[in-house]
Amino acid sequence: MVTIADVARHAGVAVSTVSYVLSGKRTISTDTRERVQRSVQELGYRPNASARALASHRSNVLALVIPLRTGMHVPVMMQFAAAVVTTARRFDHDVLLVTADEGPDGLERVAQSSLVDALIVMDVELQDERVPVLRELPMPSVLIGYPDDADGLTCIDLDFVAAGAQCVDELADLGHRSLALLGTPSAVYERQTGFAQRTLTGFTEAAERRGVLGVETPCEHTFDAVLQTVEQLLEDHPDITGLVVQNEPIIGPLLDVLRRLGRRVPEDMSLVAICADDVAERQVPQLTSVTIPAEQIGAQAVESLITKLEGGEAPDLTLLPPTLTARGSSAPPHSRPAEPAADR
Amino acid sequence: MVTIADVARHAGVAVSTVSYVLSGKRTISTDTRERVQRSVQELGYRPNASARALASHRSNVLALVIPLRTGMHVPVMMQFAAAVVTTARRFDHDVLLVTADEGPDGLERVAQSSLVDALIVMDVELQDERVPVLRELPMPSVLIGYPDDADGLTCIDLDFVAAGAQCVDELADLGHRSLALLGTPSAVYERQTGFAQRTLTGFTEAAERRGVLGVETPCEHTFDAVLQTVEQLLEDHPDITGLVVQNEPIIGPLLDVLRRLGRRVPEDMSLVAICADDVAERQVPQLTSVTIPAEQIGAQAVESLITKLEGGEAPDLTLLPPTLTARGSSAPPHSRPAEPAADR
DNA sequence: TTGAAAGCGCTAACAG
DNA sequence: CTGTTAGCGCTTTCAA
Repeated sequence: MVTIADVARHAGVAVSTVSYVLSGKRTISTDTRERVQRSVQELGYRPNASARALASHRSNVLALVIPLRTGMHVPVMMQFAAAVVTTARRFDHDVLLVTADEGPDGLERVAQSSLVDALIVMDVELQDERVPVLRELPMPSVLIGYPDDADGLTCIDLDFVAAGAQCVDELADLGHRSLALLGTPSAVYERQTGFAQRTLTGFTEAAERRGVLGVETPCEHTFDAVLQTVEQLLEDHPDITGLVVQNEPIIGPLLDVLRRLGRRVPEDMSLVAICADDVAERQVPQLTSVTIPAEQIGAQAVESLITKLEGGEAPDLTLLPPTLTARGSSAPPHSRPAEPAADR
Repeated sequence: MVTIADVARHAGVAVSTVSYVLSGKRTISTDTRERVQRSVQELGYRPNASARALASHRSNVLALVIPLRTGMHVPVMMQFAAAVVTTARRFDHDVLLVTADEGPDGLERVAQSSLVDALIVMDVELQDERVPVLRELPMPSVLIGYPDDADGLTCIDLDFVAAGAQCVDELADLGHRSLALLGTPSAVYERQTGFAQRTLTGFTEAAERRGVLGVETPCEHTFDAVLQTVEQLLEDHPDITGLVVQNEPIIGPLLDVLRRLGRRVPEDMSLVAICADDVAERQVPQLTSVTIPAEQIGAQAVESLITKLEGGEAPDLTLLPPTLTARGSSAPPHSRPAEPAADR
């Protein structure tokens, strides 16, 4: 293994000089700098990460705490992770994968052993037991999602209240008077997951504001559950013509169920989803949707963290405004097919 | 920050004694051991990871190299990752997430800086440019998948040749004489990805062995592509009654397309998929499938790596035998509906 | 503009 | 069974 001493000897300079050439923390004459750089090249020198971390009190590693087991929106998680890793690399950092299964102890473990310099925590609940731990930790953190009490924390999230409202407005603007929110499985609400609760809030408030009916039901991930939920819904409220869906895995089954029940989309039933764009575009018909800007959130989380690591300030709460893209699944109620082969 | 010296002082012993109590690498009298453990507790001591790594030449971190961008089978990837992290934790290791985007340089970076002790590389191509790098790296690695030349490497994978053959056998046993393999997007074949190539080989050989027609076509992920591919297929080979699918994202659309074309599953068309069990079970009808044992592969990869880190030997190539589970999507050709409400 | 050297916190000989 | 101590490879003062 090539050490910094080897490089120093090869270049005929002091160890500290090599260090400073590499870090750029003090000015070096062009001559020596080039000599050192040549030696680094020739010897194939790579600084030892542990030694560097021990001396500098910086590991250049970020922890990403992610729910790997719970069958949460897997593709969205993956998009987050990809954005986090890519952005971290841009700032010369690596990412340590920590499962949410480890709970609060996991955070303490990686933080207090100085394995990482900072943490990104995903899938935050309204009353999250990790939040008090994060507050006490001697390093910065960013939450994706935000708890009821976000004091002293940096949180980033899509504005799900506004997203829920925007879906209602879109459908109400089209003339729909009776809407339903097909939500996440009930376990997610019981866990008091922020995004689910807040979407519901936005949906309900907007329905009231617009003077339209807004009913709400959770929905499990199996086909049978979707079938039963929708049948029950239409039996209880036969006049429903607009559906807001916040439950990625059931989107396929839902379209199937509507077809079986003889409800054409969008002629008989309009659909607005809250999901990743590529999921919306893959359906037939393509879905009008509010996108979940996973890339943007992930990148922003890393950027805030790096800012904090450098002693800067990051905003307490960043709520990204939702964007609705109208596609083929929403139309005025009881509309006629536009063309003969109407469902494509 | 509490250091090992603080603990030693508090317990009235030498630092080495504390170190040995923690590592268990030499026998300590019950008395001092308990005294040290009490001090560790009281002071809330956590060993510093960098210092430990620097002194012991072991970071206790594994690199997981994963394709985060390419729209590959995302849920399967996630299952792998979960199994890897969980198993690594059982052996007191952490996992560093490295994107395949970084290429061979990424491997060298994390390995030669001693950031990690070992590597797990997913999604290996037949001619993978990372393979020669892995061979030269001064640390163990395990590949998930295997290249053409796997000499001197440790590889773990599902036996996709056998999987392809097993699908053919299942359908041939049911009496089907004309089969098609609906494969991955053509880009995956062009990249010479091992699993796709080998499934094709197994499919083709088995079809020949059984004396049945076995045609093969790649398929992109959009609905239109599925529709067009299937229409073309049935036009070219109207007598096809059995489909083998190795392309998770198109499973939903495919069922949709068959319905539109008036082909009932399994009465008019039998389906056998190669995919995760939960995906197969979520469809209507549930799919007969060969499962991808992601958990098992991920756990096995970590175990092999730990064995090698401890100086042991791991088998060069572990090919897990495929398991086919018969569900509702396969039946003898031109079968009659079993019940009135037959498609559930 | 550069060099010398004192740590960073821990492990693992070596010594008893 | 336990203690002493020399590193591990780097960063960063302090001094020139």
